[in-house]
Amino acid sequence: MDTVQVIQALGALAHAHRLSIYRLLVERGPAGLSAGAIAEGVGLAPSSLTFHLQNLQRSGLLVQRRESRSLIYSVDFDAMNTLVGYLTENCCAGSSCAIECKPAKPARAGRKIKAA
Amino acid sequence: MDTVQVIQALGALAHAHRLSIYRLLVERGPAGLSAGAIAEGVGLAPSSLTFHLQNLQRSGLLVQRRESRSLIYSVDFDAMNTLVGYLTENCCAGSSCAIECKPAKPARAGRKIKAA
DNA sequence: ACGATATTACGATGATTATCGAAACGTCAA
DNA sequence: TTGACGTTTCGATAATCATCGTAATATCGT
Repeated sequence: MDTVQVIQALGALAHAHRLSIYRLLVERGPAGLSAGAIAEGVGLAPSSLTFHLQNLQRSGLLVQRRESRSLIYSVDFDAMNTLVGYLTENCCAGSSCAIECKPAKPARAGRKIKAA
Repeated sequence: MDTVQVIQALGALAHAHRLSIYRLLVERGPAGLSAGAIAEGVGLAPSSLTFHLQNLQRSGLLVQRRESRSLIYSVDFDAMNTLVGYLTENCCAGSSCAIECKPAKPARAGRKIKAA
């Protein structure tokens, strides 16, 4: 997972509507939910919902399939696992998450940056 | 950690400059880095950097302290752990992360939402 | 107290995002 | 093949974000 995708996924979840859409779909599991049902669940106009679903889909967090007239959205759990993996590997270093993460590089002294 | 804070933290990291600022500081650990050093590291105008540092700080991911003339920024590892915790608890449900997460509620049938 | 250094606050500007209604597009049932 | 349903595309609009130059603030050494 490259940085661009990480940023896109983080950005997708960093919005109240999209986060609740995502959590709604997590609850539902692989079965997913139709666009209409999601719209009802979060109270958004259809076209606004599409906007957010596309964002989530572009980021790789959601997957779409057609089922007759409805388009069913469901979460791609691998994507979330990858995202969490990225965070624990690259953005944690100390305290409690250290068990699962390799410790951060110990900040080499010979760096062009001086502390003050 | 309430939803608002989660969204703020996710949004803070969902930007190329801020993510690299954060990762730079993770490397440095609790010692942190002065604003000037960060600016040099990521190649931003001072005032632009302040903008991003404030965003990261507001979100709780960063902590600021003064050291003589310099302001030193360092990551708050607890905040990241909390964030990762939220994601694993609320946004994972299937596959590999299931070990640490309680499995998702099995999508009760008696819901006002119909699948299609 | 003064000048130099480190950083932030302010104001302006362009870019991107979120929202929605209306129209278009697939899919199905009869 | 027409009509209804579910969803997306298209425009328009308001709001927020990112960037930077310049001015203000804080700290230090002398």
